[in-house]
Amino acid sequence: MRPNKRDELVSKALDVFYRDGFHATGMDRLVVETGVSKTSMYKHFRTKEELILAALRLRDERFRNWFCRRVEELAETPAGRLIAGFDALAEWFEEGKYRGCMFIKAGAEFQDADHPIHVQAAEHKRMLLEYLTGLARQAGAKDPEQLGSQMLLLKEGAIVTSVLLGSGTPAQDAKAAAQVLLDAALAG
Amino acid sequence: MRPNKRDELVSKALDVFYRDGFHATGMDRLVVETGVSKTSMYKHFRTKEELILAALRLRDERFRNWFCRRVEELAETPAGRLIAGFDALAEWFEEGKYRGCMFIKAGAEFQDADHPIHVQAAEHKRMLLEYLTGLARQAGAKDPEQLGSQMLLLKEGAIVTSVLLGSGTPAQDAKAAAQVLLDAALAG
DNA sequence: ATCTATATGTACTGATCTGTACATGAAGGA
DNA sequence: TCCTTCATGTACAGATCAGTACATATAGAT
Repeated sequence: MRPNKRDELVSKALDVFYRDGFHATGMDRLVVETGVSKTSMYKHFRTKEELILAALRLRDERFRNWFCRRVEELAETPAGRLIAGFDALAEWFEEGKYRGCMFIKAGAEFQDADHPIHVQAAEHKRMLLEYLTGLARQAGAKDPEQLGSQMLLLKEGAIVTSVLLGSGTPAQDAKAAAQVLLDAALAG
Repeated sequence: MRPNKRDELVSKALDVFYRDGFHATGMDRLVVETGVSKTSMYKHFRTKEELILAALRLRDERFRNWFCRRVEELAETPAGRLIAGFDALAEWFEEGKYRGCMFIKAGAEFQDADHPIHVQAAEHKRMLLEYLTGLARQAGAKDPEQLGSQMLLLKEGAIVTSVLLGSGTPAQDAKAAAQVLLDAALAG
């Protein structure tokens, strides 16, 4: 029961859940793919739900770290960073392993708003919203809550659209829209 | 094997799939809820996939009919109708049975882009995009493809956000954003 | 070397999954 | 009345689901 063994399991499970979905991925499958025995798996995680929650925590950590860092690399000013978020999105969409947003999918598979998995997926979005709203405030937007929310709408919309309409340029269209909204929010 | 019996089955299956998800809903459950025998169910639909596809077809028909009609009731001009789409969304979100977009969920549960269910979900979005792009063109937008795509982004984003962050005012924020984008697209 | 505690592998439980075999029912025609 | 035809209900097959019992292996301590 080495502590880093657990991390390995979570990381591998994350990959499989992201690729194939939650309900569609059985514990037997994860046991085979991780090479660990079923007993050990259930020593680390008492239930499948616990494993899913751990995978979502890791995903949240990785994604927000990557996104925020990339945004801060791409632009200096808060306003520039709001826009740069969509360049980061475009990079994400181009990754070979890209399969949409894990939290949207988690919310879709566990629809009950009280379900721990749904709650945790919502928490991820709430934190992203806070980040964007913070940038909007720093940028001096008239109504930072509204602008932050709108940036999030464009981001989520671009993700969904990129998944279902692979073609097109959702990240670019979202970026153009974001620029118009930002200009309007700063002009007033 | 009366033809309208089949429609009944599809309609009921649609409700259950929408409420509980695709993988999480077994055929046994549908057989119980529809009151039909398993043999009859499999006479009408050779596989569960075929039933899901039929349910999605019905959903597409119902949703697009409702959405387009509502938009045309709410406003007269193409520009007004682009905006009214977000009032229609807000009404939808308020429905007690609202559980997000069935096609986003279908795409999330059947991720392979070649999967028939994924393909059909994509088709729904493509048709909505065409509708919005058509309105943008009629409204005289500079770049109707881009404006239509942006309206779709806002719509999808509002749906996802309404599901995961029940609070907030995603439809209203999306409407405000749409107005700004529309004004910009007509001004040039 | 022996004892103890923990990690592991196998085999299993009972439930549920999609889909089918088969026997029964009812309706219509001669 | 008898025969054919089609819809139905039940019971089941074979696979897979989440989770567990239990026996063995391996490690460290004395």
